[in-house]
Amino acid sequence: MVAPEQPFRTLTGMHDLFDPDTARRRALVDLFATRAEQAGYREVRPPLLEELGVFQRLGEATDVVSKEMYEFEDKDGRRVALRPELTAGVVRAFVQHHPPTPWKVWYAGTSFRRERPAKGRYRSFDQVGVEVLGVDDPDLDVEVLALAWSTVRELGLRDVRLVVNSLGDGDDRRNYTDAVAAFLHSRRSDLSEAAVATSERNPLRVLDTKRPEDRAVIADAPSIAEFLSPDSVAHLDRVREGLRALGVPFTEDDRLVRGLDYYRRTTFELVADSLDAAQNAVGGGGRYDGLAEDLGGPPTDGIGFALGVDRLFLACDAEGVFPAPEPVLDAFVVDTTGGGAARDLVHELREARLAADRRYGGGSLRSQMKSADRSGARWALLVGTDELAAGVVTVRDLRTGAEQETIARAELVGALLQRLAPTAGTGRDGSDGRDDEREGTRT
RNA sequence: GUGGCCGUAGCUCAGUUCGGUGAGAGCGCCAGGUUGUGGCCCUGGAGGUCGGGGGUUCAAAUCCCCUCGGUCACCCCA
Repeated sequence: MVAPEQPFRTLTGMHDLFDPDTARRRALVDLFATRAEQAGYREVRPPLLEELGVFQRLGEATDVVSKEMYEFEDKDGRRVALRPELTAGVVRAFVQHHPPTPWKVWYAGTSFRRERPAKGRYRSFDQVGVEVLGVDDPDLDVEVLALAWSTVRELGLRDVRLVVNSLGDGDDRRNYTDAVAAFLHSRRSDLSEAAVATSERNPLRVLDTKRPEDRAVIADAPSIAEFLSPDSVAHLDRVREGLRALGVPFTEDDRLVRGLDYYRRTTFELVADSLDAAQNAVGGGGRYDGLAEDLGGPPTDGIGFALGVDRLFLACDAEGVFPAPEPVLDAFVVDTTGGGAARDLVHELREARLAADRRYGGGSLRSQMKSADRSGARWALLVGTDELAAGVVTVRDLRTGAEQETIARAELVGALLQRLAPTAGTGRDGSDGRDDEREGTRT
């Protein structure tokens, strides 16, 4: 092995995450998981790697499929791809295992798209989301939208809007797409070159262009409302009614089409007005009633959404909400007698479920106290030659700077636990082991 | 994929215009001032392939070319 010419580093568009960010991310997933499980959803974790075909159902004409996937040939000669989103894999899992319906699942995980990175958009990104398969009832749409809305609200975000639309059922969508294509064709001389190109392979995508000159043309385009079947209209009406009943505010936008081909009927986005238009969609989702069938399963209704973690946090930063949780450390042991006392005491504290740390390599009392200060610990527990000889520990409260006290070594842990009792159970979290994948963004 | 801007210490950056005095500051880190006490203050110290490669030159962090990377915008996506 020859050393690299330059040190290794992360791939373009991929980032290492460290403490404040990782803690914040975990807090978000905990919050989301709690809400989802309270609503009857259970966690699902499809693999990061799937057969390429699973994702091609997102739409051959979409950039996600045509050029942004990390796809390659496995050593078996099989075409595989890193997932560019989670819905397709979840639906594939449904088709493969045919669990009883309704199947309500939530997830938190990483996906990959080989795009040029930009603010709030990276090649490796995290999303949290839910999917429900096997339910046609529009009241479920209401539940799902409400869950997305509540999550965003619980984060503390206020400058976020819920935007809703319906693309109609498969026939409605096809008819509408044809009408839009015809319209764009008739006005192609007024459209930008890029818009004309897009209109030829994916007409609906042109509807949410951000280019001003195209927007003017789009304003005259037919509305989906004119193409909805009576059933689709009834479905949408019931969704509206439900959202109003729940007090979930929303606006409607008949130009909201979303990027992937599988969407049917209800579609929605969460738009953060605190962010620039280029990255203001912090989440979105909708129905995908035909997807299970496309993946080889029985016709099954489906709906879901995903929230983009990176963008959600951009919005949180913009509004100054949902900061990373502070780490808690109860005690920092300072030992000037050689380290044995610190070694034993720290272990004993941890076994008693107290958060404890120490410094290695010795050092003067002063320097160890500095470490204790920086650690953010509530108490410094001092063991010097005097304490060691007397079988006691000096306890100093680093937050108040009040008088320090001497406690018998044998009674120390019990005394500290007692002191924490009034606030026990808050903020402390012994468990956990969210593992390999991180959590994350986007639909 | 296209374009703009940017890569100097762990971090934030000055120095680059008009090449030339020993590569700097703040923060952070380590140690000491205070030989048993953190935060404030003072002093000292460690730490740098000036992204990488090539070129021009007596001389390059500074000029030129290539390259890698970051960032932002567009495309696209969400």
